[in-house]
Amino acid sequence: MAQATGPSRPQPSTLGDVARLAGVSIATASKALNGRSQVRAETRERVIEAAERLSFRPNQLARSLLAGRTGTVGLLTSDLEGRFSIPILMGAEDAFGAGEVAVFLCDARGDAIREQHHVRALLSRRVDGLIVVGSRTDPRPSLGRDLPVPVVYAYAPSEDPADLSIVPDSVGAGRIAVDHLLACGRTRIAHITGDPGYCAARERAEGALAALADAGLAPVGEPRFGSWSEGWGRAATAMLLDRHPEVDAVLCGSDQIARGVMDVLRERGHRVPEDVAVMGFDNWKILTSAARPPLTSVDMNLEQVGRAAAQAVFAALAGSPRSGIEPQGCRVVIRGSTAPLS
Amino acid sequence: MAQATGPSRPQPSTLGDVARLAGVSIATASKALNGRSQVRAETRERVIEAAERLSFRPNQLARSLLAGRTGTVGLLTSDLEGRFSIPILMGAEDAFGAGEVAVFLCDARGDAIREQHHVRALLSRRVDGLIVVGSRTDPRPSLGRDLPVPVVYAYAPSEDPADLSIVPDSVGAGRIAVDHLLACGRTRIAHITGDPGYCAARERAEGALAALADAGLAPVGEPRFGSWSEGWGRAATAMLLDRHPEVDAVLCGSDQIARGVMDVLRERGHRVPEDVAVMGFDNWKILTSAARPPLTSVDMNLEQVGRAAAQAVFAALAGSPRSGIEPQGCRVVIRGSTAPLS
DNA sequence: AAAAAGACCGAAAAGGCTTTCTGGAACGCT
DNA sequence: AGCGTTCCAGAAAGCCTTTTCGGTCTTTTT
Repeated sequence: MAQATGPSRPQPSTLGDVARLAGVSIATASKALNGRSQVRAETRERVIEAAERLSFRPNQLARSLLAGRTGTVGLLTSDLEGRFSIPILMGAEDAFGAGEVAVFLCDARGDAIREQHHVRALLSRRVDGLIVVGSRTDPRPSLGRDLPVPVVYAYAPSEDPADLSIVPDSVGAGRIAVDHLLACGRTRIAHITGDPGYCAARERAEGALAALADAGLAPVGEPRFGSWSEGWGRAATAMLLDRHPEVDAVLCGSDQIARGVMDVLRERGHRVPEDVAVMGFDNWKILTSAARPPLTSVDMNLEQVGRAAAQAVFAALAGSPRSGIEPQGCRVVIRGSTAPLS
Repeated sequence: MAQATGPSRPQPSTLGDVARLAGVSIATASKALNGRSQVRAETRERVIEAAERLSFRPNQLARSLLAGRTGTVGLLTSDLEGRFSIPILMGAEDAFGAGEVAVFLCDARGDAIREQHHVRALLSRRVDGLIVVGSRTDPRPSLGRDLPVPVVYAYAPSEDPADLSIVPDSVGAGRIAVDHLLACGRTRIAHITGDPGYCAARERAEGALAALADAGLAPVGEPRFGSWSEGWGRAATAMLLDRHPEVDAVLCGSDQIARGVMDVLRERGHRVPEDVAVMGFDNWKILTSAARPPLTSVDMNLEQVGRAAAQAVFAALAGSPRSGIEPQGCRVVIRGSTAPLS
């Protein structure tokens, strides 16, 4: 019953149709359209015109079946709504999109079973490669070593060092954040950050402390771990100001935390950035640009991560697989919340 | 040169391999694995075991080529980073994912040329259908009527009424927002909203005014159009309070605006929700849950839009195409920023 | 003028699978 | 014993394209 008589869609024409209309064989039509040389110019002309008349588009399925390569890649993400998957996805789309590669998007919803299911489905569709995007920077289980296609892990590295993982350089991010604050002349720097269960929180703190140590400084108080929320930013700032009113900069583990921090600073009469400079991480524009003043933040260059992952898939396909963890540099985006001490 | 000698990937086994191992013909193997009836139970057993030993996965390309249907759908979005595409994308992935459908994701970056390019690429991959996701609710040009597959427009409707568009009911959203404020006993309601160039702003305002009129009320001042930013929310609120200090509720055109509104209300000593109730639109959790107090907001049910779009593609595929604009209901998510007047 | 060399086109195979059709064997019946 | 059934398995066609190889036909060379 399914086959109701809809507006009978014009079904795509085949190479055979083109050949018939041009009065040549299928083989010749193929050669003409693909720029092969064994075709007379006049014949080629005729075939091309016929193809246009029929608006012929070669069936990629048939092509792929023959070639053994499909020009498709599977993108396996774990949280679409997360703000990390999306830029990576964009970067990958970007790197692929220019060429002739299409991306299959699958969301495993953080479920290993569903992930396996998707991997199988993608493999049976004969994707040429796989990119696995995590939702946090903590290591995740490998898909295994014996897959028939190259796999690249993005954002969340694989636990297996034999796999290739492209991740943001969180330690470096912490360093350059502190370096920027130091360059602004700040020396009494506190660090308020998120959930210590997150690798990102620990590594950023590690980088920040290292940069401080390199400058012969110690942080104002210990780094304060909590949660990734504005509420925590407010609470931690209240405590911080009570105990260390001399602070002249707060490095926040995320932009959300930074907004909470700035709210309390303002309420308590501290000027940003004149009295206290504030920085965040992630450079989430909806938060940074709406803050008062706009928030300086460390951008994780996630699109770059996505692009690099896509390029790594290409490289592996071309016979140069890599392995290990490849951190990508981050960058400070300077806005109004940090400025030199005057 | 590309073919460097990598770790020679195990190449997938074919039905022929399975048949040989099981000692039957390819045809029999196919029938055995697909549950066709003309196979002796014992033979089927043997084939299945062989398939498992070889971890055989049927090549979907070959299958699709034969069947004329690929079980793939193209998802054409215009702004991946926008917060509207993503939930829709999730809804669609959701509706499809359960079954045997895979989604090709393409981002046209708002460029018509690139969009055409993607459409062609998707068609040559023989997708079974297309979902076009816009980045705002304003009508967009149609892809045309003579495509070989069904097309469904999501969020942004097509300009051509012969197409099928699934959109959030913005007018209805305005109505239910005001209804909720009325239910809270508010009667002096102002509306501060975004860019009047956006359909969403105009329609939400229209719905809000209609609901007020139904209750025999008029808004406090005219709706104030501006931009979708916290800054505008702050500025508009300052003007509003100067001119109409009696206001007891502010309906904001977006959650961002609402946050700006709430900031100024608090700074001026108005309590939310006791003195003034505040509502937003979009239910963007990062903003609503971090607000003080958490912000009541109208959720556009975008995942529902995505699901409905996916189902519409199925329906069209099954021979029941629809057309016109199908608005999907929205819903109020009540949080701390609205409460009954006491 | 005959032979060699191109130039151009088409037949056919391949890629992996599904499906229809044919045919052989085993069975029950008159 | 002969006939018609039923049950299973295999051969082959088909999906659409690319590519190899062989074959015509025209042109050049000796």
